[in-house]
Amino acid sequence: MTRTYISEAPEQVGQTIELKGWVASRRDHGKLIFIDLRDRTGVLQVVFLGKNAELFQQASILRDEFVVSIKGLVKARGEKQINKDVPTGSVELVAESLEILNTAETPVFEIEKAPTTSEELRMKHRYLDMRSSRMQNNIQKRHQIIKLIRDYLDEQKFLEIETPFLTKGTPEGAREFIVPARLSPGKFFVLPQSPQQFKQLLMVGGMERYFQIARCFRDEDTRGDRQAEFTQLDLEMSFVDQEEVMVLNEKLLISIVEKIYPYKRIQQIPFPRISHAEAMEKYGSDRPDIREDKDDPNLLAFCWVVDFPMFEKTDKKEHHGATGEWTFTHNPFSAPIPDHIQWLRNKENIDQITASQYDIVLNGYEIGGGSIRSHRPDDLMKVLEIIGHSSENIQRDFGHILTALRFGAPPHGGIAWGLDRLVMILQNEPSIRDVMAFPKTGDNRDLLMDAPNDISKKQLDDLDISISH
RNA sequence: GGGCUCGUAGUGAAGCUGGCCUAUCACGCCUCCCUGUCACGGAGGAGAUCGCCGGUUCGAAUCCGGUCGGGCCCGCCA
Repeated sequence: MTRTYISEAPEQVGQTIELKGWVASRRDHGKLIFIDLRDRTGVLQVVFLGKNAELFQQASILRDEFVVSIKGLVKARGEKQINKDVPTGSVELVAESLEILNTAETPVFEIEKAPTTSEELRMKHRYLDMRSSRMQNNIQKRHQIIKLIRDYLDEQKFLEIETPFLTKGTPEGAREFIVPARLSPGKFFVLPQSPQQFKQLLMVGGMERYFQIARCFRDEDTRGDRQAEFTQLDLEMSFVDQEEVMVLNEKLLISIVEKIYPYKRIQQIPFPRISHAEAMEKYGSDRPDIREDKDDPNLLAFCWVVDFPMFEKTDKKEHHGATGEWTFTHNPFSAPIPDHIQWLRNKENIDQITASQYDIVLNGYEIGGGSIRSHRPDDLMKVLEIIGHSSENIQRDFGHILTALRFGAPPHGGIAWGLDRLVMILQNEPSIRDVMAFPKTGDNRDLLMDAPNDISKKQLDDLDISISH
């Protein structure tokens, strides 16, 4: 007999089926026992009647979170017994046999009360937290969103391509996680803070349209909307301009909302476009919250922020590994808008050069950012020179990409979404931790696995590493 | 690197201007009763030295210092 999912049970009235799942609650009436059985798809009431003494005796030892397999008859409930608060409330399973697949200790917190339980305990016992309808819903919706993204981009002729985790560090940007390279004693890999350079190399490699659900790593302090380890939807396209990238992403975002969140309302389509200057002036932020009603949980106010200045003055002695008076506002790979490319090439009007940079903002959160890249090596060189990189550093840190651009790099551009953040907002959750299966704490520790942890002397010796204190 | 906040039975909270705390409540847990409940109901019961260490005091859950753990924010996050 094949197992039936609980959500399918209401269509099986009159049939004998087998359900498997967890005991969510029991109501023992002496000669009648009700069990709420939970699986991934929902909850269903199971009835044990006293007339079958042996079965009834078995059922009486059931406790919350026991794992069971129950065969029984799906019965339509009588008029007075219908529970309209539960999706399966029009039926119940009259148990005919019970197998206890596993017992369970009393959970450290009540599963459906997980939302009011301290995050510390939820993280320590994430497998219990995950059984709650809240987390089930978050993780299932996250899956649906990613599935839709994959299908959509596949249809648009994108290839999903994996890029390395073990790679090379760059001096600019976030602090990086490093990984000792045992076979090259004293040398280190670095975990990518984004696949930026690889995706550009894929464009040089003629892949034309790439995407990846990419794990990224940044060894910075965390926030409610930032984790050291997080997921981007990273994509890059060849032979496109800014408009094409923005339109494609906008359509994809609209599609996600319409198909997965049909009850939510997008405030304005097409998404309004706000210049960086206007955003700062009107909203005092480069990620403006333009919602008409900030109390409406089903209102989604997307907007694009565009026309970022390419460079800004810096008073820092060192920035992104360079020492000039200018620094870039987003990343060195962005190109100016076509009208300003000549200024860059002549290194003139530096403060007026506008980057072909676009950020996508939702309800006051930056959920993505991208740009058209410099596909000619000389243009990238100019950017690196303006911010004050020494030619030695340029060769060391950017030599590989400069070389690649010399071999027929096509015009290209792309974007990266903060996927966790997007799911967080769509699910109305206060933290990205709530939409990640196994999040870490504010100081980047894993309470469930107890990581990071010490490693053995032998492991350190193999790596030729000594700990100084 | 800095600032703020929280830490009391298994869970969530109350108490915290020091003594009335022999620490309160709800949920959960255990035993018994109950044939229609659905977060069932009823009766009874167990379970906390108030995160940890130290100090002040006749007396500390309560005040002070430190420490550990969770969260929020600034810096940081190209």
